[in-house]
Amino acid sequence: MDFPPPLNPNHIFINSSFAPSSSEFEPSDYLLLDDASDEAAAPVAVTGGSSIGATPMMNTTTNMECKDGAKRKKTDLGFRVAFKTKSDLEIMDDGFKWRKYGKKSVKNSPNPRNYYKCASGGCNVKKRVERDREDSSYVITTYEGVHNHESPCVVYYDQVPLMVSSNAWTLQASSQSSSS
DNA sequence: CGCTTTTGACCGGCGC
DNA sequence: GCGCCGGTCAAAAGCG
Repeated sequence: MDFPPPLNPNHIFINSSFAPSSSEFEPSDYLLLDDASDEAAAPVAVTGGSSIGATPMMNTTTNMECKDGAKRKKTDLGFRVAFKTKSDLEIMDDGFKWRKYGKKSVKNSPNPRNYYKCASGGCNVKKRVERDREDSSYVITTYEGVHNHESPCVVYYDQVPLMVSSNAWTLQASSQSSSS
């Protein structure tokens, strides 16, 4: 299920101009995880992309708030980020190799939830992908943990001030990858 | 032949 | 104490 190279808009950030008419898209449509009720505010980014299909990540508003010292009850991965993306495809390759290890339908959503794990050895980052309960056209991707290795594909962004990925990973790496 | 995906079962935690 | 829900693991099948 890995994305073939020929088409890899994945690591290419999508310019604002690339963004759709954003007719129905609301940049302020943030999604909060129950994490917020815990200790850490889950950083959530909502991206819009009508039929970009590939990797509509990072092209709109990104709301990142996270506490470094946040501790979890059960999640020792330490970092959780959720993306709400409008896409018909739920497969969003972020440059890492993911292996699906489970699928489960949750009660809150009529759509099944997919569980992915980073395929790189030693990297125990997990990813959870599910479609929005209300709008099945939206996909909610939740990343959990921090990659302790470089992305298979080094990504270089332009001078864009705030990129979801770069920011997130960098932040994570510097904030709590002290273990490795 | 090796790797990844798929589906079901099992386990643990939480709530009532 | 029981039931429900979510999450993970494991074995088998399919595909490249």
